[in-house]
Amino acid sequence: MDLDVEQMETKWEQIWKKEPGHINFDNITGKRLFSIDTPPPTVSGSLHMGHAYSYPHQDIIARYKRMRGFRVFYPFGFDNNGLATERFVEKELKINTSKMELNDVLEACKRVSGEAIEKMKVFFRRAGLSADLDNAYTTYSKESWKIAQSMFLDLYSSGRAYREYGMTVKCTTCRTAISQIEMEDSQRETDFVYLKFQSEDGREIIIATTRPEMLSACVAIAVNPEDERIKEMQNVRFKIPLYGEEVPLISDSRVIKDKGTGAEMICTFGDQNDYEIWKEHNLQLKNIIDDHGRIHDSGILDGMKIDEARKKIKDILKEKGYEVKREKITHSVNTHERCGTPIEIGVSQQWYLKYLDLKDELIEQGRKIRWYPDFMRIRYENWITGLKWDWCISRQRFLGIPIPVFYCNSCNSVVIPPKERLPIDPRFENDLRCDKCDSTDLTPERDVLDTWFTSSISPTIAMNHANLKEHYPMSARFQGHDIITTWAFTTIYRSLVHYNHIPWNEIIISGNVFDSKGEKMSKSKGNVVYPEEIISKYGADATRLWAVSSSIYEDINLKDQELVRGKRTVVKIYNAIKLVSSLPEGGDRTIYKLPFNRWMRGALDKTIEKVQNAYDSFDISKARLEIDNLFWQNFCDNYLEMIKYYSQNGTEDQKNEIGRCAREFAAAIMKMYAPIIPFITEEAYSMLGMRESVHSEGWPEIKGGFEEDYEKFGAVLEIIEGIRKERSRLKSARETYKGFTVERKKIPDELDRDIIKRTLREDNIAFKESEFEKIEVLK
RNA sequence: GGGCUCGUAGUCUAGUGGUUAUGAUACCGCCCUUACAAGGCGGUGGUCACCGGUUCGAAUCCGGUCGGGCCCA
Repeated sequence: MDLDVEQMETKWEQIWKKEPGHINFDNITGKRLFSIDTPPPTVSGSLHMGHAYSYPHQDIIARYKRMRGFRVFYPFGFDNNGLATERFVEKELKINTSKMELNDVLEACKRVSGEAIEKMKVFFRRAGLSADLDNAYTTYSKESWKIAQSMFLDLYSSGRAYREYGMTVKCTTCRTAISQIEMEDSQRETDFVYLKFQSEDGREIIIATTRPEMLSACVAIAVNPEDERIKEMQNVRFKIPLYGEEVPLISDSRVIKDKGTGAEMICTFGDQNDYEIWKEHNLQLKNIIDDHGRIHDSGILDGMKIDEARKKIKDILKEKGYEVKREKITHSVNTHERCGTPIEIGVSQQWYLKYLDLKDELIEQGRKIRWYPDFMRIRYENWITGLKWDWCISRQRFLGIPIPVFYCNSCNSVVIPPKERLPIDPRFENDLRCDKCDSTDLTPERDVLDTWFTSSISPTIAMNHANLKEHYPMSARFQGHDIITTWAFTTIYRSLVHYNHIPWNEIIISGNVFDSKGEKMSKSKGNVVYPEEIISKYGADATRLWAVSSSIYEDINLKDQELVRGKRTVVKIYNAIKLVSSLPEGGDRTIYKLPFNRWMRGALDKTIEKVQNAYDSFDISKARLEIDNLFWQNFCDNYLEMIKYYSQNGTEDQKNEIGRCAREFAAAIMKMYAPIIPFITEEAYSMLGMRESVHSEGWPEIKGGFEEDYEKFGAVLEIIEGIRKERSRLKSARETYKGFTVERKKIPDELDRDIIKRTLREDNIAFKESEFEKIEVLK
């Protein structure tokens, strides 16, 4: 082996960077468009193996479609807008953005995320992505601002975007409201505290709660309607322990009969269940937790953080005899996916996008899109069915696209900037007039938009960026199954409300990457493997081969085994091509006289058809499998062994035919491999003396007409295989036996017999016509 | 708790009703064959998670159980 994979791959990376002709979108015109909606990776520090797994999938299809004659629009973006990036910058610079001047925060974010993006680009180039990285967009550019804000205004004027004082899910660590899509369930251990409530006339009811610190916000006690107690104590009012206020006993089917004592206290707002019951029964509003997670209006607990308050009140309740018992339970808590903090429910002014009225239409839209695999659509539909609240899109953070509105202090109306003023940052550009009362006394909106508000219009941003607006929708979206309910869903929704159209014709779903034991990679477990390390150890081509080693929608474990196999494939290609490139060039392109050339051409035709079907249905792992089989078994193990003798000792005609055919077959195999392993196939192409890049070549054609020869030659292969088997069974060197006898119903003709002998390098093979088919060794 | 999904040699993987279940990797044996020993040829290794059903026939279809994953409650 004298192939330095890293050197070979970086060589081509440099060349393609200088001459991106074959992937330069603008150079290719007048063809059918295939556009790919790619996930803009979040700029939040390092890359992970998921990037090395899923990005090659899109790239493979992009490269394949180019070869099939499409004008491929393969844009690339970076998501540097929003909470994840802001938190990344905070960590990186060890700063607290809430204590800084807004301008300084934004400057810091711009600088740090800019550097991170450059590093990410280096990786994606090294991985062989043929996306338009030089012309990448970011979700935080002024261009993206303008689009996002303009689309926000459209939603406002159509009534889809509205501002409401209502229930908000908030994260007290990130100090912002969040939406249903950012919540995550987490199993937590906590105390389940049983508390005694008494009525004026001495009646008692015991409730169980995990949140005793919410006691002062208790506005009712609830039991299930089937609970006997509701009949007995219909109009009884109970006193809240410690606080003494009286609350009614109500019934609601959301209360689970056999959980705790079957009675629970309803607070504004302990959890979402509380909120729903609170709302339905028109209970009183008591807000006791502020945006920073501190308690107020609760006497002794005032000023404390939630955890602290919970501990404190448990002690007091026990001391004063209100606590009946306490048990440790593990229950699931809704948390913020970014930081793990249990979410709090509150009421505040937020901006929302209305979508609960569109459930049916959204499911309908999903069915107009082809899903690969189709069952992933069901997850999308289940998510929609379970939606409970409209989408809260305002965030109380700094880094994000500002919500482009002002509020008039004189007449209280919402003031909208004219579209030509976009992009606008109300926090800095407060110079508008109220269009109702002409006042200039305006309060700017300080909230920014949820990251997903921008991510969900990635097709629009990408198309606008390349002036391809009129080609909407895009052809295909590639994304992971873990974000069907976020990215796919929000994109389909936005496309429906803005354009009344699907965002793409097809969506291709990929799996997640786990470590070699099948466990999720995480820093705390210490099992994180970085894609840069894998690529430098095995090469980009081998890494891409790993990425297609099983169905792309399945979760995949990172196993050396597959990477080793990939690297061997790369080296094997190099060696096979070395042999082919030593054969004579030229020769008549129409001649396929030698039986092994006719057979190999037939095998090739069959495989080309299978491979293009696989690529066409985005079954990339199947495509790889088919090419591998052809290359290793047919081409290397048999065809190349067969041509060795004749390419040295054959007639001039035979030598020319072999040289030409072997090059033709090798080139076709390289073309089929090229989308998956762009580096070694380009190297192979140049070794074969081709001037063009393999990536600017068309898809190999199916010649046809070799089916019969392909079948017929099977008899020859069978004999070769049989003798190899016998030879192996002998377990000894060639000197210990004289030769073989082959008995067949029909003896192969002279040339075929010669091919068998030459391929096996056995001079003494006797062929006998017989009704039994057998092969024996001559000792 | 619900929805979807996966479970095939030590490991990874193909296979959606029809011979003896695919290939890789690991292991063992033979072969330094002039592209490749990171190779070639051969071999050992599987109650196709488990239980039941449909069928002439099930890894494959249906029901249930167990276990993993994702999403949701």
